[in-house]
Amino acid sequence: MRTEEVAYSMLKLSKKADYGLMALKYLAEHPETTALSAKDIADAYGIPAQLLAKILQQLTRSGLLKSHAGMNGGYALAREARAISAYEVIHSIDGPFFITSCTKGSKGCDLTPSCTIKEPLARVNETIAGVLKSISIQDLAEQEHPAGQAREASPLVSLTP
Amino acid sequence: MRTEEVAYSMLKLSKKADYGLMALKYLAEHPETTALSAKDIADAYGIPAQLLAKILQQLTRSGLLKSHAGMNGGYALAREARAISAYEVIHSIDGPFFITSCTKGSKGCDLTPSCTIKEPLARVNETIAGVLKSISIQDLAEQEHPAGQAREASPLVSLTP
DNA sequence: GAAATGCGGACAGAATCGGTCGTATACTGA
DNA sequence: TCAGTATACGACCGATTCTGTCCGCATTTC
Repeated sequence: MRTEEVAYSMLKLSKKADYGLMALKYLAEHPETTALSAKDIADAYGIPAQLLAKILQQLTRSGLLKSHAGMNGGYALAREARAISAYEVIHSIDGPFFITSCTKGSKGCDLTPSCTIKEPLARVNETIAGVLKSISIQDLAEQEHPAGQAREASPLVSLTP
Repeated sequence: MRTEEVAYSMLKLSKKADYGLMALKYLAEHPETTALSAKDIADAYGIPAQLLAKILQQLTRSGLLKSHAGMNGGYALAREARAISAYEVIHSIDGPFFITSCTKGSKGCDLTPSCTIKEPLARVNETIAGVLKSISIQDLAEQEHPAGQAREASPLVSLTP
């Protein structure tokens, strides 16, 4: 019963990517433990355990996590948190993203015969990817100040190729 | 009958936003005409005319276009192409976008109680918005080189708030 | 008045997303 | 050895969203 329909929002991360980032961050915040199960992490955030499990499995396939079955098993970061970028996580879960429907990646432009828009917008893509690559899981874990400013924590891109 | 299902891709513009950008670009490329109908533009690109019409109506409501009914009516840019940014177009069609499911915009975090991820990622948002604001319709219309480089055409962001 | 055009709501089909279930597999520890 | 815990993975379903169409109405020109 919304009067205004607030906003669908474009360029939005999927919930799965959100969950994945949250889970990685959680792992980064608990380096003392050898492994945390999917259920542990899911309970910590109140997100569906089975869904998170699938996400963590995907991240394991991508080499961002190491998994270990059996009792006291679970997941652990495959590398140190500083060496895992938000880009890798998102890319692993949501696949390669490009801001236009068709980029010149695989097969040129299937539909829309004149993709004139896309070439200039491809640079936007590079920018977004650059920013996401510059943010590490460690950055996410550090910025824990509830309402703080925490500027200058994440090294941002310098867009001069 | 795809064997691989290439990639859903996240952070993707909707087709409507694509169409809108293409239409604005087309209008920018034909400044001599007083107005172009939705059907004219749709035919030029081979996109559904009625769908494009609704998109152009939305852009008109947002003040990016001027419309004129009746014979020889149609749409024209409300401002010069240099003064209309890709951001405005996308924002008008797809609504405000934010990279995370819940930003601290309207009501904080409905679901996921601990939105720890989001604050650092909000800066990514600003970056994306900045890039899109720095690209004008004029930029899109100029970069017509079929396979050219055209570097340095679009002024990119300097991320130092 | 007729034709062309924009305006806007309703609606349908398709695709995608979020989430669940069931089963198989692997490891641990008693 | 065996039971319990945990990952691995495919199938499936409901809800939402996106794309696109249809219809009637308003506005302008000829």
